[in-house]
Amino acid sequence: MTTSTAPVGRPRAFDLDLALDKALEVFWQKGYEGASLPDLTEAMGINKPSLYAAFGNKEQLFLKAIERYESLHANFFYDSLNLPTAYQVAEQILLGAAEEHSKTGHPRGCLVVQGALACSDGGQGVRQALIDRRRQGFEQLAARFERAQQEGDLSAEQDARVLAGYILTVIQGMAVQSTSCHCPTMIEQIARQALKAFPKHNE
Amino acid sequence: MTTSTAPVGRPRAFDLDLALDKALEVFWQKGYEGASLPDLTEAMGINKPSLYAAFGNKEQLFLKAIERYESLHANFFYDSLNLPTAYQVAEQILLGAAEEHSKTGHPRGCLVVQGALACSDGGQGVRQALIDRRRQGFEQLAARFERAQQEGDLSAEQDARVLAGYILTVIQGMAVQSTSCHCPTMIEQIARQALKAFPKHNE
DNA sequence: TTAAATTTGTACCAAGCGGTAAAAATTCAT
DNA sequence: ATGAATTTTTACCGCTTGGTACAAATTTAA
Repeated sequence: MTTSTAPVGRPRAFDLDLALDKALEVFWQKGYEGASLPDLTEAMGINKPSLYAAFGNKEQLFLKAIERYESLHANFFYDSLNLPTAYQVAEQILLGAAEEHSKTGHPRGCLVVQGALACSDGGQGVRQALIDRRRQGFEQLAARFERAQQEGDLSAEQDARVLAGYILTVIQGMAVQSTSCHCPTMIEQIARQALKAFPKHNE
Repeated sequence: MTTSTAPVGRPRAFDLDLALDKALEVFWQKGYEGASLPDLTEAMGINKPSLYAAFGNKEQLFLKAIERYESLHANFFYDSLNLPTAYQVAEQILLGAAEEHSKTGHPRGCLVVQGALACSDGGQGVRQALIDRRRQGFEQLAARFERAQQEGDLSAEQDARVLAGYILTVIQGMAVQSTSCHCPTMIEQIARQALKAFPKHNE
């Protein structure tokens, strides 16, 4: 009979998720290459060997930070895919992004955009990982709009992939804006303006 | 009588503008912090003391690269401001950006966006410089749309600053997209989609 | 021909980078 | 108590970073 018992050895003196949250914040603010190991360990309250034992290395830590970022701050996107109509999906993504960027208590902008947009040769791995994430979001949204066309709530005259690309372009542009624009109402107005280009039900 | 004569001393063995173009290309591809001094000197075909004598330091070189970038690759934006109507301005900016991103022979994306979007403490100077550039573009476009309202070709019901923010958000999003999306027709279709949200003449 | 001025190439600097070896500390199982 | 297992701490590694000192080379002016 296997019973879950406390593991042998000296117990870890810090909380894994809390440390990951702190690392996420540093990466979010400074990007993958801009965040140094001392930056990370200081924010996480641990020292380098603990970081490497717990997370592998800097790149793996970053990848785990991305996962945590998406589960904490990009759920408005994935949740929206379950809404009944394409227009509602687009609306929730645009307004959800605006709302997310208006929140305080965390760095500005979007980790998936600014984490490694342009970087040295050593950062191409994480840069590609972020590209893949953005691409994945695009494909999911495009598939959702294609489904809307099959279901009849989005006209077959529309190009589902262009609409998906348009929505993603806008929220990525909002991410760039929000790194410097400290006016949340402006961001929301921009989102509403962008929504005007999206076809209404059966349009 | 002052005659322009060749300066005394050993003459510079490279062309300033050509070297700056090469530096621009490296910064464009790798960003400010991702571009190392060896990256730059190798591309420029000079060695470090020559670079420092000619351009000051890495940061000043980057700032000069930005100026050159704007004069070479962002003229579609500034030229558009002279078009007769707000709608034409918006159209040329969106389609001009799409066309710019479809060009080959230079790195992808936009230097003013990806040059220093998130970086270490040492890069905050150039990060702020890029923020100022983007802000400047926004203010010019907003002023142009306000002028259009005074001239009567854009309805006073519209919010000129929101429209300007919307256009800039879209082209900055296109810049993010184009770092990874290699489909120029898609980018143009997205630009045309975005244009649908812009009010037509007197609307 | 010589002196002043400027650029070039080489060689170097201190500081920071990501990453790790090794021993001390702390826990559980026997 | 003792030993095995794990984490922590400290100290260090080789490499790269942005930047520079210095002397050799090349030019014009006197």
